[in-house]
Amino acid sequence: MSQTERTAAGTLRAEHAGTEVVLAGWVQKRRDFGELIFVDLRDRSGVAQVVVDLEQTDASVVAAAKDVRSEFVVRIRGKVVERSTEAKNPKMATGEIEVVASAVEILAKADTPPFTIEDETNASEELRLKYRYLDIRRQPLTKNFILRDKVAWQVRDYFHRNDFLEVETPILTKSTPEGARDFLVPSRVHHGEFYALPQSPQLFKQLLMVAGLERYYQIARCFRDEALRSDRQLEFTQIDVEASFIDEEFIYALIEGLFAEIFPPAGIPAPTPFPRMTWQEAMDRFGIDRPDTRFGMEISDLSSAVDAIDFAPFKSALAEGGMVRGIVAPNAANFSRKRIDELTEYAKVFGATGLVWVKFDAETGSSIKKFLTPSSIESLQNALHAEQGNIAFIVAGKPNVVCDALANLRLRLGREEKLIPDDSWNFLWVVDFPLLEWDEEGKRWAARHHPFTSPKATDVAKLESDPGAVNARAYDVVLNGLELGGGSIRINDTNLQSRMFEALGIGAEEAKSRFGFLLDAFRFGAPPHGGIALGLDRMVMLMSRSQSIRDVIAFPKTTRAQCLMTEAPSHVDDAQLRELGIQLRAKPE
RNA sequence: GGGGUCGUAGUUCAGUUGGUUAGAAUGCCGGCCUGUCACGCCGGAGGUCGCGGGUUCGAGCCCCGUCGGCCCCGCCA
Repeated sequence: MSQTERTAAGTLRAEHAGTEVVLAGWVQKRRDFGELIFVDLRDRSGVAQVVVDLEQTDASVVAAAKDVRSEFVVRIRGKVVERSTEAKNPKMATGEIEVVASAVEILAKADTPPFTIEDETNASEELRLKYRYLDIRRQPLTKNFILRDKVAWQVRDYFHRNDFLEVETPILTKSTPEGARDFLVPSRVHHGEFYALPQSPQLFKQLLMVAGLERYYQIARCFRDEALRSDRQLEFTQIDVEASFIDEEFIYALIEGLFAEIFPPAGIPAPTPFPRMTWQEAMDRFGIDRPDTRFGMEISDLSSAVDAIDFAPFKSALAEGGMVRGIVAPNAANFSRKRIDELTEYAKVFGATGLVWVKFDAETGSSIKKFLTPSSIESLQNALHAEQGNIAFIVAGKPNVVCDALANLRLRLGREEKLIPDDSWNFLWVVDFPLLEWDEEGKRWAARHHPFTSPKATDVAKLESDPGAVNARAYDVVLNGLELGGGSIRINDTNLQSRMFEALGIGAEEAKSRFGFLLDAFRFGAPPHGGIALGLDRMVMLMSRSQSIRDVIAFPKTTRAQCLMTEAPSHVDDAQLRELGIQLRAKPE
C-alpha cells in the first residue's frame, strides 16, 4: 500500500460508491462477528465503517482485523460500497456507505486508553488533561481546533486585504509593573536582571506606528500571571490591531467588518453597525460595563423612592454617597424563602451587606415590611416599573457594590428564570469610558485602560481640575455580556502625555525609566493612532459553544496553573539556577 | 489569599447509625457468533477507598492536616 495515498474517512458519501480507497487512522471500535468484522475507522475528518468479510476477502485479512483493538493505528485498502437500505445508519455522516476491506495493515498497536475516545466521554477533566492528546482525538475537540484554524486564517485574510501588516513583537521584553503581574525570565548574561513576557504588545504596536508601518496586526500570545478562570488562562491569544491616521469610527467599522465575516459561518449573525452604549448608560441600566442586552430586568434607581422609608441601611447608604437600586423579576410565586436566602448569600459574595426583597401582590410581602407604608410601596413600585405579581430585589451601599451585586443577580435570575432567549447574539460597543478610576488602596488615580489612552478633546481641560470626570477615547466590543475586546485612540502629543502621567502620579523620572523608549520615540513624530485587541480564545469559545476556554486551547493549564500532562511548572537543577545567579528563598511565612 | 464542591476497580459511580468477604455499570482479557453501528451470549481478571496522622475493639464512613480537579470572590480586562 502507498505510504501517503489516503482518503479522508469522514468525507465518504454515497457518491463515492465503487471507488477504491485507502484509509489511515485510529480504530474507534471493532465489532467482531467471527468471520465478519466491522471496524469504525477515525481520522481527523470523521469516522467511516470498514467491513472485513471472509466471503469477500481472504482469511489473512480477517485474521489481521481480529488482532485490531481500540486506538490501534491502521491502514486499510478497500472499496466504497453503498449499504443496503436496512444497513444504512442515519446517525453517521458516512452512514450511507461502508468500505469493504481488501487489506488491513496495523501501523501501531495501542494500550487501552484511560478513557473512551467518544464524542460524549464521561471522563473527568483531570484525566482528560493528563492525556490531552487522547482528548483531542475526540471529535468535539478536533472540531474546535479546525474552527480555530479557520478563524485565524480568516483574520489574516481580512487584515491582509485591508492593507495591514502582520509584525511579530518580542516575547522577551521589559517588565512594566502597571496592570497584571508579569512573568519574569532571568537573564544569564546580566545577573540580577530580568526580562518579562508581554501582557500584550501594547507599547510595541505604538512604536510600529511611529516607525511608519501605518497598519499593524498580530495574532499575539500574551501572558499574565493572574488567577485562572473558566475563561482565563496564563497565556492567551489576542488579535492585536493598531492603525495610524484613523479615529474611533475607523476601528468600529474595521472590527464590525471582521466580525461580519467570521461569526456568521459559525451560526452567529453579526448585523452591522453594532449598537453603541455609553459606559455611564451601561452602568446605570445594567450595573456592568459589558451588559448582556439579550433580556430586560434593567436596574432602577430608587434613591428618591426610598426617601420616605425609615430603613437605616437605606438612609446610611445615601448619606455616605452610596445608592439604593433594584431589579424586578416576574413570578414572585417562584421565590420561596429558601431561594431568596440563596440569592441573598449570592449578593453578599459581591460585597452587599444584605438583600431587600418586596413582593408586589395582594398583601405585599417583604423583608422590610414593617418599614413600608401603602404610599412608599406605591412609589417603590412606580420607580421599579414593577407590576402586580413581581418581586423586587434591592441593594443599598457603595456604588460599585450595588452595581456589582445587582448586575450579577440580574444575570443569575435571567438564567434561572429562563429570560435569556436561546441562540440570540447581541453585539454591542461600549464607549465613553472614564479615563481614570480612583484606586482606594493606592490613594491615587489609575488608568482605567492604560496610561497612553487619549482623553476626549472636550475633557482635556478637566485633567487637573476634575480627573474623575474625564472621558477616554476608549471602547469595548461586547457579545452577550462577554467582553470580546477593547482599545482606544492613543495620546500622540508628548505634552498631553506628560499631563496624563502627572494625573497618574507618575513623575518625570519614573516615566522616563519605565516608558522612556516610548517617550523618546514620540519626540520624533508620532502619527495619530489607535487600535484594539480582541480575545481570540474567547471568540472561538463562543463560536464553538464551549463552556471553557480550555476546550479551545490545545494544551491548557489547570486552575492551579499547572499542566497535568507535562507537569509544568517543575523544579530545575541547582546548576541551572547557579548559572542564572538565582538562589531560592523560603516562601514567606 | 479566601469560600464552595468533588476525590472508592482502567473509567463513571453506589456504599445505611462506624461492623466482619467494598458492589454496579461500562471498559479490559478469553470463548462463540455473517449485518453490526450502545452488537449479542458465556466465562474471567481487576481495589494503597487521593496521601499522612488521629479517635476507636474495629474507619471507605468520624476528627485534624495535606495534595489534586472544577466553580466563584479577591486578582485580571
